[in-house]
Amino acid sequence: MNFDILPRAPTPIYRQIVEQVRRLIASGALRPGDDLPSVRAVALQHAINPMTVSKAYSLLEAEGVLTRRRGVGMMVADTDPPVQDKLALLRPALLSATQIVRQLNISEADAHAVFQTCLNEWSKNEPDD
Amino acid sequence: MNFDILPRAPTPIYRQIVEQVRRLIASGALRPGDDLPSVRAVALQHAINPMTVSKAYSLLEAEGVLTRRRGVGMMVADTDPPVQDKLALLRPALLSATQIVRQLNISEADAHAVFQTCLNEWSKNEPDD
Amino acid sequence: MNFDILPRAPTPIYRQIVEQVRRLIASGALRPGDDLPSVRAVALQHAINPMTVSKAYSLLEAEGVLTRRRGVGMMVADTDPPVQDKLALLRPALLSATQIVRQLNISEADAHAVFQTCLNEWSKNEPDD
Amino acid sequence: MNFDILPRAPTPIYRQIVEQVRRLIASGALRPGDDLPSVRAVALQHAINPMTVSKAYSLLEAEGVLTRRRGVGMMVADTDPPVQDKLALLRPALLSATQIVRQLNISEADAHAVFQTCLNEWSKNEPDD
DNA sequence: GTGGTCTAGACCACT
DNA sequence: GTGGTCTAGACCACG
Repeated sequence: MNFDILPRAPTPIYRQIVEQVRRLIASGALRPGDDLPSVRAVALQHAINPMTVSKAYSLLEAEGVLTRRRGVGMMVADTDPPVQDKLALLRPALLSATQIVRQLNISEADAHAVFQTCLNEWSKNEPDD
Repeated sequence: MNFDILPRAPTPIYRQIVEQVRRLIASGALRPGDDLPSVRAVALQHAINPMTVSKAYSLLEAEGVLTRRRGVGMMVADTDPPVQDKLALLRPALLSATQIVRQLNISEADAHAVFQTCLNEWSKNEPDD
Repeated sequence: MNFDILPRAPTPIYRQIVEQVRRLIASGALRPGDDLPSVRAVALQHAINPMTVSKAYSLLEAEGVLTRRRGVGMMVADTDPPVQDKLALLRPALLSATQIVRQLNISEADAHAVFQTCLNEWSKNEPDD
Repeated sequence: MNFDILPRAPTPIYRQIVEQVRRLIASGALRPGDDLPSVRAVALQHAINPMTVSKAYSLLEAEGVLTRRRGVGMMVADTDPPVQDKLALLRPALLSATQIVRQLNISEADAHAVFQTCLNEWSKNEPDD
């Protein structure tokens, strides 16, 4: 279980973790009851501060996504969360892209073409991460 | 000339302005020599701090995109613009969407479908704003 | 606007702040749109770390109780939160007291008597804080 | 002899056990010489770590409340118990409830009414557990 | 001025 | 071993 952490990205580290955990759960890679890597482990692996990881986990716990088991660690909550739709998690990003398409007056065909280019590039760069 | 300002969005207000001006120029909606709305007008209309608008304009001026005419206001610089490729301005947004597609393990077909949904919605909501 | 902070209490400082803000809102002492004291002000006044206050405010923001206005400060959200019932906020504390009453096999009359004693003492100690 | 263990409650498990033993003795449900359930039995029944139960028993032994009989188990100490006043054990819970009453500006009548509601509910839910 | 983020390190509590 | 809390201090971003 690896997180993709980009320390220099504009979005804060703790938020990168929060979002990735949400996606890992939505994609089925993490299932209710699964353990999460320990705060210290994640911190060591990515050379970041444990508090940063802890902050991410705490937020997810407050959200009901994770459950804290004292002295043991964090696990994916096995409760009744709305089983986030994968596609719903994708929409916000594409909506903001849509705003740009409209403001630039780009044709829908061109927009889809650029999107496909991005999709192709990604599979090149990260064949099986 | 209206800006779309969402004060509660994650991207800061001044940056929303900067990016929209760039897009308006790239799309041809703003052409060299055109006037921009005054700092005061924008600030009033969107109930934001004039300094925020001013900061955005100053950044664009430093970039050479806008020209300040003392006592008159800002206008689009008439140096031939960097000929920003419209599609290039769209790529970053679609790249970040691509990351999400990959992490959620969504098929490319589904991704394009969601994108199309967003494009359709936008034209419904904002036919001519 | 003063918080009652007891740094040596078993409940963490940030949580004391969270709960007091909730109660101040429920009691009507804080109303939608009201400003909260700045992180730095609270930190200075009680000689605690700004991050501790910030953590409390952030949690309340995530909960939708507070709204962050960038560069300005925090205010009480003016949204539609369920307008927490004052009595509902009191119940958990009295429920845990009830557990003790039952386990000690104390009569209801005695329980109410002890409760009244506590209520009387409090008004002595803090006549008008 | 059952303990009420709520692993997800804010008060740690070992402390829940310590306090319940104290109350059972104060209420007369446990009398000097009585056996306590074995560490293993409690741990199994509530699916908690045996070390947690052991820690609770050890604390009570150090306090002189329990006596360890090697190879047999723990029993209630027969030194005359500190004659803990039952009502004194109840006060802390009601004092913290009082703080909330005052901060929410709830009338004493309402406070007693809510308390009575809790007392009624408890007798409904757990008539003889 | 406002809050946000991160670090380094200490100490505590729980299992 | 686990996570939680707090501190002190630095730096950033926003208005």
